[in-house]
Amino acid sequence: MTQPNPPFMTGVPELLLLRILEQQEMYGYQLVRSVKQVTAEAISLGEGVIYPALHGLERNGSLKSRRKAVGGRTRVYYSLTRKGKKRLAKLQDDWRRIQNGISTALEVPAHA
Amino acid sequence: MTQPNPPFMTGVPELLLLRILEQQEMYGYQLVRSVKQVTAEAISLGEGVIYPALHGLERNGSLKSRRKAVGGRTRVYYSLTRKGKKRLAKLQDDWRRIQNGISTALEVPAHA
DNA sequence: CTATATACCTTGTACTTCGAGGTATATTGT
DNA sequence: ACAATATACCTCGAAGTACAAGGTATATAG
Repeated sequence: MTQPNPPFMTGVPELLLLRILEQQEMYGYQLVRSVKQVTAEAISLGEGVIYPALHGLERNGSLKSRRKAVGGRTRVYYSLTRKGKKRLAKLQDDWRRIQNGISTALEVPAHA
Repeated sequence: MTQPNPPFMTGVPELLLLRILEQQEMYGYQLVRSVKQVTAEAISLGEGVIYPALHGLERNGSLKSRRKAVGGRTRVYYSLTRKGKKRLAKLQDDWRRIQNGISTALEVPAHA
């Protein structure tokens, strides 16, 4: 077991999912691989993170889903709603603000 | 009340506090202002965040404190231990990894 | 002499990520 | 034919975490 509440991960699943689904419709199992890929292996989210996140996002109206049978198996494809686009924009702003703040704090050793 | 568990903030107080105290000893009330300053106003942490964080960091051996009377008032100054320096290094690594992953994910519109 | 700034602190709330475990069908290897 | 793996969905409990609000007390400023 990794430690719970790992640093800097709060909000990251939500941001990544919305960002990926903004570009194209995808299903859960596929998103597990896609997250790894688009972050250049830097971030990996398990199914225990992806599925609940997807459900929450759909519940609050950021995503909509449709079921699709593919070779005897059922996939649930998710895509962004208008609300999801707004949510993504806000999360990106939050991210950039915090990212800037921390960058500023980490540069300038000042004691050199 | 702001929403609980705000996005991207998990681990940020710990990182910021360790980073600032790495450069110089400070007391809690002073750190509230310092955090704002070193992040160029991008991030602001209240006393309800700072004090518990300081206590936790001291409890786990990352910080040491000494009390100092200043004009009839008592201040508790905190500074980094060897363990705190290691913890800071690890947090910085985590931060950079995630920051890189998200940057990669956010660039390339690809659908342009 | 009252209001504000300094300086410390605690409590409760409302989240969150994560691993582990569970079901079922299709595909691949032998 | 049969076993193992990959695909595809899901739930639950654990262990935190940041935050606002509220509380105490002393010094300084209006």
